[in-house]
Amino acid sequence: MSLHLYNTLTRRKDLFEPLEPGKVKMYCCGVTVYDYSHVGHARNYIAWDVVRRYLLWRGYAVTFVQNFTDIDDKIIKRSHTDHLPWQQITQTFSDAYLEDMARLNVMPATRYPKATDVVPQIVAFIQQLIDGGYAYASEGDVYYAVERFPSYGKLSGRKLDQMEAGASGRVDDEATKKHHPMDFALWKAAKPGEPEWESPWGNGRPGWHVECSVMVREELGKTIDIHTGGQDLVFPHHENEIAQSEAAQHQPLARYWLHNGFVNIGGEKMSKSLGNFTMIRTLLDEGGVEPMVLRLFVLQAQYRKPIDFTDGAIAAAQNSWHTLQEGLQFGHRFGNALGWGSDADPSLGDPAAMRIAEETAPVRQFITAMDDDLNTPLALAPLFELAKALQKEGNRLVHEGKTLADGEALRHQWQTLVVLSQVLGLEAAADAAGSTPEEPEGLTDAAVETLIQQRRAAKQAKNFAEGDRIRDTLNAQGITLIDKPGGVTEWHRS
RNA sequence: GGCGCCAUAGCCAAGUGGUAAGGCAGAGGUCUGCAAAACCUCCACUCCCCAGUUCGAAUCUGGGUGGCGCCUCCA
Repeated sequence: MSLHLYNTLTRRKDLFEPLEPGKVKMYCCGVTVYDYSHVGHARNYIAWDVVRRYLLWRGYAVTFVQNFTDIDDKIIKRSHTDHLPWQQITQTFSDAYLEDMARLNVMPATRYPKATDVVPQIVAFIQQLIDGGYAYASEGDVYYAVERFPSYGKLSGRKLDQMEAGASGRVDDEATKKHHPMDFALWKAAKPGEPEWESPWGNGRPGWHVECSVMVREELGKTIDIHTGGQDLVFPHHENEIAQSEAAQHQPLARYWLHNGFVNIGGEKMSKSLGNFTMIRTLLDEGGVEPMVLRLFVLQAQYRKPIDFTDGAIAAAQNSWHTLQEGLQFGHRFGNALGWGSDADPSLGDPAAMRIAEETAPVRQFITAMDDDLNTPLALAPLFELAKALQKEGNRLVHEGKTLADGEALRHQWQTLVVLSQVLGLEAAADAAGSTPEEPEGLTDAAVETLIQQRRAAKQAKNFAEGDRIRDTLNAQGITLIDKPGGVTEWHRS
């Protein structure tokens, strides 16, 4: 089995074969930068980051282009309400987006084109559509004539006449300018106080949809391999992109159309308009949720399925992450003790340099799962099995000072875990639970030893209340006592 | 009204014809004055309901019920 991806266009899982062997061109529909990103966005971009990472790991050279739509009604509106230039709005939220994604360990795109950087190309593209008979100017606007494109609706599985019925009741101030209710704006005439660019049809700005058609062509060419976005972009956004690009170019815009499911709140889609969203930075900063926890939360469902965002789900992901994290830190904590030699082999600390055997069961399970339309919940199973096994051996080393397992076998297990986790973008800081912290604030080691001696004396005198009091005192300082047989008490800082 | 998706343990979630992965939570045991840590073990005769196809169905077909999405800006 090799990689199969669910293609919205064909409504089935298709074998993935790039146009050019070994190379993949991906275009990921980016955000409209008028506000901070929420958890729904996080899921979207994590999903495509995983697709990209998996393709890279499987040996493809991936060019990953993601746009910023930096001109649009909402940006203009926010500029007016905030009394700030629209350029400042888009700059602020583009920067914020990149910050959020970096924290979530989403790889930066190869390039981030902006709509406003390609306005002349957009104008030329629209002219090309007009010349081809696919678009018409109307009172300073330009509209795409959907009836001229016979396969309009092929992506979303709709028919023009059916949609007409649904649209008939709607009031639309553009209606009088359109030939057909489903026609959509390629160019919008500027109103006073709005940003504007020159065009043959008068000053104005690009409509939504057309900027993506143009940026795809400018950055990647006429036909690309993979085009991605949320399920809410299937119609109208991607349908319209197809109509524009394929009318202009007479060849497919993209071979594989991938769409992810929503993040829900109480069963309902998280969205700006419903007001039920949690921003990524709020969750991370005020909610104290580690970025990897959010990532794991997202990956515990297949990307096309809806997921419910609840406190309980985040708490469960938190616990799951700690298990995985301990496994990931195993090599850093115990590698030297197991005689792995950190300097001799650079692959010890650098996942990119690690070479793991692909014939082992965990790796095979992982690949089989990922090949089946990125089945990350299934792919996580072998990771947890590796992590738990390492966690157990780590505990044996801590508590018994030795392990019965073979050092080299552990090393291979650990490297497998690290590499596969990295394919999912799950990474633990090497030093987070590393060497013993040096003399922390609070009690010194000597003070702890003294208290333990006092507790031992109290216990021998059967004064258990005093013994428990000392234990509780230490516990409050983050020190856990472990009573071993023979009256020995070990301790560690948590 | 049109198109489409989903329903598996307390929770999350794999499994698309051969007898229920994994995670979280939970239970019992060893040890222990207690506790914690550690280790060991257990945790869906059943997959929303009804009928059908089949030697065999969570998986296929038909009919219900419940939930959701898109058709308007949206990842």
